[in-house]
Amino acid sequence: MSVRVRFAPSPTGYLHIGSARSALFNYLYARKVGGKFLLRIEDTDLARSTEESTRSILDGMEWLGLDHDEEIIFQSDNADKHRVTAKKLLAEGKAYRDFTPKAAPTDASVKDAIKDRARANQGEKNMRDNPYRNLSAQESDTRATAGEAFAIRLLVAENGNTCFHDSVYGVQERDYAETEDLVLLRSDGHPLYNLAVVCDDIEMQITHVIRGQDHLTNTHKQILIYEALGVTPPTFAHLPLIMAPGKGKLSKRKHGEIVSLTTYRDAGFVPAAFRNFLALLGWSAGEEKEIYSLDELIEKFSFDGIHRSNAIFNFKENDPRHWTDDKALWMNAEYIRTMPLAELLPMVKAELKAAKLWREEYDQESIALSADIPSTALLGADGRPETVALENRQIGSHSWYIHTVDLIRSRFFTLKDFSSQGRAYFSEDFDFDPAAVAKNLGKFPELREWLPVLADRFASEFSESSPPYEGGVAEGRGGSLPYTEENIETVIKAFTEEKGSKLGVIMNGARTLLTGVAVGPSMLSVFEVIGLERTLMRLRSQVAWNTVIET
RNA sequence: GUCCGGUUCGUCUAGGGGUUAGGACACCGCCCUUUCACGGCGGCAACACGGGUUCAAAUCCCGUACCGGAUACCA
Repeated sequence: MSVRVRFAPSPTGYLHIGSARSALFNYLYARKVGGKFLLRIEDTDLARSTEESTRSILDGMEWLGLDHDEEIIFQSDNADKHRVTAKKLLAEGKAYRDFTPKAAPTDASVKDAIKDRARANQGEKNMRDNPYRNLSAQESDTRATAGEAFAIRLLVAENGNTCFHDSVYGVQERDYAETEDLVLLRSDGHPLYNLAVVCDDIEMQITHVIRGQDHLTNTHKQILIYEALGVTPPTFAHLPLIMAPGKGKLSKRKHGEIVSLTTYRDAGFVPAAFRNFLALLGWSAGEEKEIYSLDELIEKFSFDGIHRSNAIFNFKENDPRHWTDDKALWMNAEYIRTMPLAELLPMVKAELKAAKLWREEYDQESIALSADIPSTALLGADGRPETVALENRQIGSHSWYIHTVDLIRSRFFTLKDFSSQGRAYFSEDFDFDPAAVAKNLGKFPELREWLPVLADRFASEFSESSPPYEGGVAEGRGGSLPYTEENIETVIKAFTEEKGSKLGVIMNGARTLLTGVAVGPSMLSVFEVIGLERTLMRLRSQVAWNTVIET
């Protein structure tokens, strides 16, 4: 029988990164063995389920590139079948009616109530002491016919145990005495989770159930249902949990957006990078290697590589530099600076569009490049993402945009950086980072006089500049030197010497005026990419200087 | 309480009787750019504790501690 796995989230909020990882592992396993990866929305909790969150889950999976097979199953559509199954078990004497009035819901901290009750029982509770357990079929029928409300509970045997081999946790045994006669059907006719899951998994012909370790005890209950139904249970593989720093639960309530997959999409993560990061949380191929393409993950995936211990998703609240797991951030930066340009370009385009920095002429250039680079060439021979060598791609002088993206990506952590840190490359309307201004301009007041002079020097030395931007003033082409890195270096060095200053001071001052920020690629490339005319304007501009805080 | 898991650098992890306990991130330093970064090199830093078994234990066994999960007419 071919493998069929499923991801079965309940649509009661956005896609949690823990769920996303479960989905990923299901996906990887299915793709590895050539099986089917199915999706089932467990929307039986009508009160909490929303269409919006179903949408969000679907979006999240699409973003991660986890395409599912076959039609999406909505569990609520199967409620009738679940009821039929419960009644069948009742008729067969494998379940019984419980006429105990439904307990008043303790809305205040349900978990604590359960805990308290369990503690009160001191572990001595007899799971078989339900008074209706041994009611005669006749009396049970009579009371039911009379209209008395009842729940249907599974009749769990007195002696014995449930046992299964978990692909991750090994042999799991549980004495029947530890398992109550679980409710299959609520007194209002609503099928409960364990019954619904088993029925659906049977109907969907699921062969492997891969889910969070928090379901380990549910598995024993579900096996009892499988046995009552006379169906062989699927193989189970439980995954370790993803915890918050301090080993606490990683919850929406306590940690907010950090646990939502969409946060990473919106924060400028490259899907492949986040997927890569997620795969390495609780799983390892046993190699000294961090970067894995999707194909490699599929190829290397195995249950043996999954841990039994929980992993901590490490982040520091209130620390912008470490707002999420450092490794995730690093991995994203790694992808941004090393992935094939042809794959990065569309993401940068989307980002620039969103920031209203996009220009149509950039597109012509992207297309020319994409055609030249097979998008399947994800990884180089050494297993690392391949960097595209622009020189070899016959990028003409018109490819300013692509050249610029390739240049500035080496210092970026997220796609957002292209429109924030990198804004000055694409627009005249950019801000100056106060820290950069203070460090590189504020400390060197002489630059206020010098940099415009440097601009004059440039104007008289250089001859040509043709970047695609608007608002440039066609002036000062008195010189004959082409505006290239080599020539810029010569001119600046001479200027620095003349002033008896240090190159670093001039360079960093210019960097701040030209880009608004303190970090970036080699300054010589920055001059070139910004172009002569914009360089002149920005070196002469007083805007940044006016933001220097006088001390 | 009971049941079930777990415990290797701060974090993700490799290793599963003999290793200088390896890698990655983070952090720190040096080098490279008469510049910030990127990059290169290096540093700091771990086998929870106690008993056993053994010539030899991070590794196997037992116990303790701590952490997590589960214990619903929730999913």
